Amino acid sequence: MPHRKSIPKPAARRLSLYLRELASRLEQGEATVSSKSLGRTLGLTDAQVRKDLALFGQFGHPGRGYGISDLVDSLRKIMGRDRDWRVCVVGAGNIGRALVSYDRFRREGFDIVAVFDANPAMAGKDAGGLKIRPMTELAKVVADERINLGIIAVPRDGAQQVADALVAAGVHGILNFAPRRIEVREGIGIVSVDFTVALEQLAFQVAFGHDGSDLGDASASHPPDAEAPTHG
Amino acid sequence: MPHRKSIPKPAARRLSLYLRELASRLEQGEATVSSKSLGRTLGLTDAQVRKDLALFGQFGHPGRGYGISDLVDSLRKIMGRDRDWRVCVVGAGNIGRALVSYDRFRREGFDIVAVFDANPAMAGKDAGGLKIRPMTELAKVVADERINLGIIAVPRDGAQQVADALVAAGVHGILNFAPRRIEVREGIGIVSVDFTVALEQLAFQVAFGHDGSDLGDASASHPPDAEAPTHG
DNA sequence: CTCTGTGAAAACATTCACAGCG
DNA sequence: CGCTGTGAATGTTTTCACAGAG
Repeated sequence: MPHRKSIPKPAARRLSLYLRELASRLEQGEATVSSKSLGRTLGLTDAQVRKDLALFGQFGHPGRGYGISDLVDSLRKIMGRDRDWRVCVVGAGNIGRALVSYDRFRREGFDIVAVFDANPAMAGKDAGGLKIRPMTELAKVVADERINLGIIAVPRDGAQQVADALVAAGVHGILNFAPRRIEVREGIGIVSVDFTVALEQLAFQVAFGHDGSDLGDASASHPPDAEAPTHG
Repeated sequence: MPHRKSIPKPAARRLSLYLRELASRLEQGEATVSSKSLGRTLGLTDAQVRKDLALFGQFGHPGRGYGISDLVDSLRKIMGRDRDWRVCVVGAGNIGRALVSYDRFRREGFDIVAVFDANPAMAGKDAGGLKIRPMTELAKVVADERINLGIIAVPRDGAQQVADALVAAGVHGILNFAPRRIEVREGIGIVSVDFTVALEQLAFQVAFGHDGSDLGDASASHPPDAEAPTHG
C-alpha cells in the first residue's frame, strides 16, 4: 500500500532515530517512555517527538507515556522494517567489502545476499563470506535471489550506469556511496551517502563556528524537479 | 573567526553539493555556470542556488553566470577547505580500515595520519599504509601530529567514550559512524553517519511510496537543546 | 499531577517575480 | 536578451500552550 498522506521530510529522518533509541531502551528492559525523555536523549523537544509520532496514529497513553514495545512494533511496520529486505552490493572495493561484512545490517533485517564487481579478475574471490560475481550475472541474480535493494560502492564514473542496471534488474531502491547524484525513475527510492561531503560538513561546522543541531550529510532522489515556465 | 551570520541548515548541506559539482565541471574545462544549469544537475531551482550563494557575497555576473574557478575558490574558503585538515580514525575494523584506504579523502585535502584500535593485539599491524596504534597513544599522537578531526569507527558501546577521549585530546570535530548519538561540548563539531539509518530511510521510501526529494541519512550535534520551563 | 494530541502562532525555508547589470 | 541578487509571497516545519485522559 503506497503512501497514506504526506510526511514532513525531516520527520522521516527522525523516525529512524526514534526506532534506534527505542530498540536500545527495549533491550535494557525499559517498558515505557515519555516524549520528553525520548526527546532529551535525541536532542529534540518533547512537542516535536509527539507531533512526529502522532503523524501515524495514537500510540501514547496520557499520563503514562508510550509503551516501548508497541511503539517499536508500530514504527517497524510504518518504516517497512517488518518485511524482508534482500540486498546486493555492487563494487567489491574497500567500501563494498566493509559493507558486506557489516554485521549490523543482517541483525537489523537487511540481508546482503550478493556482491558484484566489474573487474572480472575479482570474480570468484571471497568478500565477507560471499563469492564475488561478475556484473554479467547481475540481472539474473537479482531476479533469482529476489533482491529488492542495491548498494552502489563503485567509483563515481561508473555509478549512474550501475544504478541503471540495478533498476533494470528490478530493485526498488538504491543506497549510493559514489560521490555524485544518481538519477532514477519515479517510484525508485534513492538515498546517497558521501563520506567526503560528511567530512566537509564537519569542516564547515568547525571553520564556521556553526552550532548546527542536525546537519545531514548527503542524499538525493527524485528532486521536486526544477521546472520553470521560462518560456511563456 | 567564528560565525558571521546564520546559515540555514539545509543550505549548508547544499554547499557541499555545489562544490562537488563545480569541481567536476572545472575538471571538464567549463569556465562559467548559471544558477539554472547548476540547479538542474542537482535537482534544485535556480532561485535556490542563487539564494544559497548570495548568503556569502556576490559571486555572480549578471548576464554571464558564475565563474566556476572563482566560485570554487570562494566556496572552499567558506567551507574551511582551504586549510589543512589532519584526521585520525579510531577503530580498525572493517569500516575503519575502509576509511583509511579511501583515497578520495586525501585527494580532497583530508589527511588521515593515524589509526587507533582498542584491541592491543591489533597494535603494530598495518591498515592502509598506517601502523595501527593502541588507544593509550591517542592523546600524545593527536597533539604531536596536530590532528584536528577524529573519525569514530568503533561499535556503539565504546563510541561516547572514544568521543570524550578525542575531545580531551584536542580535536575540534568528530565524524561518527557508530549507531548512536554522540554528545560533545559546545564548540566541538559533530556529524554522524549511520549506515543502518541510511538503509532504513531507503526502505521507508520504498515501503511508503515516498517521493522524498532530499532525505538526509543521519547526523547529530549540539541540539537546540530541549529546554522546558516545566517548573513554574 | 503527568503526559498525550493538537489547533494556533511563530520561525524558518523556498519560490516567485522583477529591477537592473552587461 | 540572459542572468544575478533580492524583497515579498508562499509553503513548510517547529514551537507554544492548553484541553482532556489516566
